[in-house]
Amino acid sequence: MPAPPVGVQGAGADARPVETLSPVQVIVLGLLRLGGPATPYDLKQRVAGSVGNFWSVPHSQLYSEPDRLAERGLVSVERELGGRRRKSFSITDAGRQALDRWVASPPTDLGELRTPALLAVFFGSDPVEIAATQLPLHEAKLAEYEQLIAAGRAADPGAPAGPLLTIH
Amino acid sequence: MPAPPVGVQGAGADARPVETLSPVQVIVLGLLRLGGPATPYDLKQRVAGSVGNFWSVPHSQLYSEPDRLAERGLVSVERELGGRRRKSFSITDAGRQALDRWVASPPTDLGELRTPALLAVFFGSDPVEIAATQLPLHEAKLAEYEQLIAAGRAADPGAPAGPLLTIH
DNA sequence: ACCCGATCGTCCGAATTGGACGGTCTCCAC
DNA sequence: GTGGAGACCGTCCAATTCGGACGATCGGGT
Repeated sequence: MPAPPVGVQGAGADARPVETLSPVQVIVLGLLRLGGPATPYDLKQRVAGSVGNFWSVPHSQLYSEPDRLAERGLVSVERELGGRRRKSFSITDAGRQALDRWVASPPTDLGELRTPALLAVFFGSDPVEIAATQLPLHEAKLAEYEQLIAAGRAADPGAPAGPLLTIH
Repeated sequence: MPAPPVGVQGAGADARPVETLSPVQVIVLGLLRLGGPATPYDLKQRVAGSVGNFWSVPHSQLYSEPDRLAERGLVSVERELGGRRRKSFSITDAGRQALDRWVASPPTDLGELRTPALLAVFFGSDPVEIAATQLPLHEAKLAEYEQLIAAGRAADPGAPAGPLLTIH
């Protein structure tokens, strides 16, 4: 396809009314909905205990993104007056809708598998050896997962199944 | 700004003289070794046809990294005089050694699986539906892979198996 | 010779990263 | 109680990384 340099922006029918969500924003909204109001620090822990397993988020992002979402009205803020002056974020109805919309039609690309181990194999490491060193790590993860599943089941049989499904 | 704010906890005997390689650098070195000398543009194509499937590299990096590697003596440069004045890079013995060293003891962490689809399932999408839309994409990839395998086998039965192995 | 689309190289603004740093809080020894 | 010590928690910033705009060059068709 002879794609021209394409300098100019959309002369299209309309600008971009649809608020697209970045993956990190989806995570923030989703975690707020699943676990209720939270401070950035709380979010950090929630991420570590859930999506962090396959999608890490630098903690500084968990301090800046919620503010950005607040400007869009997708979350609301409440700030402590004294002490640490921390902010607590809650998802708004608008936020829930935006999240639902994203979930209803997520990006259709198939992501990446950024595993150093794969790189190593690709460039000549002994696959068996790599597998051997990777194995304990995966086993550790697996143990974690099983704990999560147990905990999840005990907690609430009627809860959304998504989080557990992603474990496989 | 007084002293270097370096964290330092290795009070250990030695600093870090070992040249560590970033993943991108590994890719550049590896591709140079596999396919011989190349210009950044060549590298771009090689990436697209191989590791790019699970580890994308923005093309601007393929223009800057080789230069950095050249400063370290891991690759050598030769520049066209006329015309596009393009640079052709070749891996040096030092580069080969550095690569071998990295391959011998790659980072031991287990990477990430940054798939938007997983996120969607996690936060409530219908897994079946997601699977349905993902399927054709994976099938397309699969077809590509099979072609690669066929091509690879035809080309050179004695060639390094790594690249094909990563396909699974 | 000139043009046109495809190929190729460089640059730069914007977004991400990860960590340093400093301010709070909790809890234990006294 | 009270004074730390060490764990929490929030903010800031330098350094990459990212991706795309933009120009320059090529090849081949007329």
